[in-house]
Amino acid sequence: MPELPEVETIRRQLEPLLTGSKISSIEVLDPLAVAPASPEAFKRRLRGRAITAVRRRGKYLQLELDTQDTLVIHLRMTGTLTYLQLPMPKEERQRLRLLLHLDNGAGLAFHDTRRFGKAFILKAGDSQRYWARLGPEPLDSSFKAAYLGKILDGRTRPIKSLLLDQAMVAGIGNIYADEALYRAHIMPTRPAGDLDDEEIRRLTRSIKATLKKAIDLQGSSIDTYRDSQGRKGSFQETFQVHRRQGEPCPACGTRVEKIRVGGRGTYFCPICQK
DNA sequence: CAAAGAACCTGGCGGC
DNA sequence: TGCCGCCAGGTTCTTT
Repeated sequence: MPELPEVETIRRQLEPLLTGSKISSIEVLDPLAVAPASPEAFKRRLRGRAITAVRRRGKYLQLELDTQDTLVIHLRMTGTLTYLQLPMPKEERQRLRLLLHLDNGAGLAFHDTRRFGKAFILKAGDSQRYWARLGPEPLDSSFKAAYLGKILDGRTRPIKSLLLDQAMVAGIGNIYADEALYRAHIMPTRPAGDLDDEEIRRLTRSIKATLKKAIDLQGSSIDTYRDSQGRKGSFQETFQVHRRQGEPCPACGTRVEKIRVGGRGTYFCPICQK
C-alpha cells in the first residue's frame, strides 16, 4: 500500500517524536517481520540505541542509530507504523508484528495484516551499495525530463511498468502511476520508448505534482493505510481514475476503464489518455 | 539482458 | 450460511 507520499507523511510525523529518543527494549511478535535475521540478533543491535535521524528513501523508512547502523522499515502492502503511549491496550495488539519501547514511555508499533512488511538493520558499511539499487527520488531536482528520457529510450515495456520499477525511479506505486499518467494524458500501455520529448516533459511534471499534492493531503487511504497517529489520508478523495472504473472521467465524462498492465490493476480514461 | 509471471501472505467481496 | 475464486497500495525470484 504505502507509496512515497504515505511513507513521507509518516516520516514527517515521526521525525520530531523519535529523534534523540532511545530504544529501551524490543518485542518481536512475528519473526517473519525481521527475517532472515533472528529476533535475538535483531534485538541485540537495537537495544539501548539512540535514534539520531528519521529519513526516507523511496518507500523505505530509515531510522538512523548512534551506532551508525540504520533500522530500515518497509511497509509493503498492509503495514502500519504507529506512535503511541505504552502500555498498549490489548485490542491494539491484534496483528502486531514488532514493538519498540522508547525511554520516554512511548512506543513505535509495527502492525501488518499480510505480513509482507520487513524491518532490518543495515550496517553503515553496506549502506551505499544497498541504496544504489534504487533509482533517483522523483521529488529531487536530479529527477528531470532528460533523465526520464534516457531511461525510457529503447524500452518496449509499458510506460506504467517502468514507473513502477524502483530501479528506474524510487517511490512510485500503483496509485500514483495511474494518477500521474492520467494527469500527463498518456496511456499506461504505451511502450516507454515511444514517448516523445513533450510527453516526457509532461510526465516528469505530472509525477512531481501528483506526489506533492498527495503529501499535502497526507497520502491515500483506500483500505488499510493509516498515518503514525492512526488517521487516514485524504488524497483518495481526489482520485481522477484510480479505482474509479465505470465512473465518469473528471475532464470529459467518458467512463473510466480498468485493464491489467504488468499484472497490476490499471485505470485510465480512453479518451483523454493517448 | 529485458520482460513476463509466480511466489510470498491474509482478508474481504461477489457469485453460486 | 458456506465455499470458491478473485483481488488488493509491493518486492523478489524464476522462467522465457
